Amino acid sequence: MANHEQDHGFCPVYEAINVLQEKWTLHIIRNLLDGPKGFNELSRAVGGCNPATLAQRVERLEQMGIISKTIHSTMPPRTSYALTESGQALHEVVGAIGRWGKQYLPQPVMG
Amino acid sequence: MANHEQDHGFCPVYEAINVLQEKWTLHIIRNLLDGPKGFNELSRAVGGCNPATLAQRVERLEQMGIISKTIHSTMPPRTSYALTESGQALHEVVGAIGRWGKQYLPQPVMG
DNA sequence: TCATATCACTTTGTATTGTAAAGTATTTGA
DNA sequence: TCAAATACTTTACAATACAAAGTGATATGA
Repeated sequence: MANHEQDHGFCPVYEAINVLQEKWTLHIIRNLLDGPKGFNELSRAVGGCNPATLAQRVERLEQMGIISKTIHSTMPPRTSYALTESGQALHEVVGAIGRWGKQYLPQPVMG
Repeated sequence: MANHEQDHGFCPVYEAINVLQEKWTLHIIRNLLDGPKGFNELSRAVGGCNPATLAQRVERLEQMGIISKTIHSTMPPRTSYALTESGQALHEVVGAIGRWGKQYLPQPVMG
């Protein structure tokens, strides 16, 4: 069985790519690396993701144990989204992406 | 200007995430890390991506200088897709994703 | 007091994207 | 001669993401 498990077996690399390739997911994680955020705060930080999509993403990421949602029982109640240990570990991935981007993406010329 | 350039400026991390989050892109790159492949060969390796989408992806990645397409003028003509230096450098990203997947994605229980 | 703004989303209808299935044109091997 | 493989393209449809507006609670400033 060579070549990255072409069969029906479980391949963690394949699965991980499937999780991270969903639109906005990496943006969300990247912004949460700076610290926990509320829904609108996260929305502004991510920039350009509409609330319906964002709500679906954070729900999926919560189910996967990558982020945790906390509703603070203050008045008014506030939500906050934070990375779990699994989510924090994605710092390595975001870091690698950042290094690649800085080296290989064309930097626009400044006026 | 704190917080990851919320403005209209160029952020290489943001741009890099946008490139890599397109569906199948990371799967394509990952499979080409094993060596150059033809269209159908790549299609089988990636698994599940339909030819229309695959054609569009490899075209975009070629435009971005991440992969290179060579048409061998043999009879019949054969195409081969290979990673450029920029594409090879994504080995770091794929590696980081793989390590994360192995550590944090649930391994299915074997029968 | 009352309009305005913020919070965290949800709803609706549309646009974009990805899909399966089939087709094109060529060539090789049985 | 006929099936299979090469590299895709075309078509029609389904899934996804979109903008825009709405919800209901609370808080803030004039």
